[in-house]
Amino acid sequence: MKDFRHQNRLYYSPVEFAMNYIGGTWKMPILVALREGPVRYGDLKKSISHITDKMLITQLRDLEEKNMVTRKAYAEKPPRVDYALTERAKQALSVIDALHAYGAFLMKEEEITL
Amino acid sequence: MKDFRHQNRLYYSPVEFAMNYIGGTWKMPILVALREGPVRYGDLKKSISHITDKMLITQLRDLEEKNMVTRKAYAEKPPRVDYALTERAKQALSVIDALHAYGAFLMKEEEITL
DNA sequence: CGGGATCCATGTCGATACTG
DNA sequence: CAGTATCGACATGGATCCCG
Repeated sequence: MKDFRHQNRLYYSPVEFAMNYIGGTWKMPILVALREGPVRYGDLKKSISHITDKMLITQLRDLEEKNMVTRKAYAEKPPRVDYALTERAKQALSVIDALHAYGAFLMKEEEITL
Repeated sequence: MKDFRHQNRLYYSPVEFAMNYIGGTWKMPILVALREGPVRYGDLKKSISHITDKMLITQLRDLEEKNMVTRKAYAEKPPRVDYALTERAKQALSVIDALHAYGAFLMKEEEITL
């Protein structure tokens, strides 16, 4: 596999490229939380345990820039903002599910109980 | 999903747990390089572009400790050591393939040509 | 949501033991 | 010396966190 660059960053493989879109501690939890449809900021925060506002905002901005989520602001009396997955992000869900299943498999092997 | 800990580290999800076994810059490239069977250290180094000895050894040790690879040393004149995948690591290959495919899909969307 | 601290993954450079 | 496999000290940059 030849190297390539995108937006001035060097990648060694498609896997590394993919991880730029869904990797890191928070991107996958966010994408999963949006799986069933648009969710407002506050609910997103509640549904992802341990995430700080800083991280949630930072990652949402990053995902937006990468066209993985869309942000919609409604002109209502109490302002409302929600986030939704784009098509390309929806296609990541099966990959995330596979990772989740593999993680569960490893946990079983390591005899981790919840 | 409840949190859990393993060897004194805290995890928030099975995905995060899985990434501990196959994540980082080098683990997947290493696992893929071992896909067809045992490979010796030197060949591994040659087949993974840009990897340094330091990173290769560090990751191999880590993968060994996690029971993802086995190390076999032969008592020969020029020392020979080879590494092979364990069963649990072989089961990661399909996940890695899925990530690879998703990365390729994103690259196509971003119009990246090699 | 910013500033600043910090942690951790990664990288650089150099050195090791062994043997033909 | 050349080839193989490996390791340690240290630097650095990015990711993440705490605080206000």
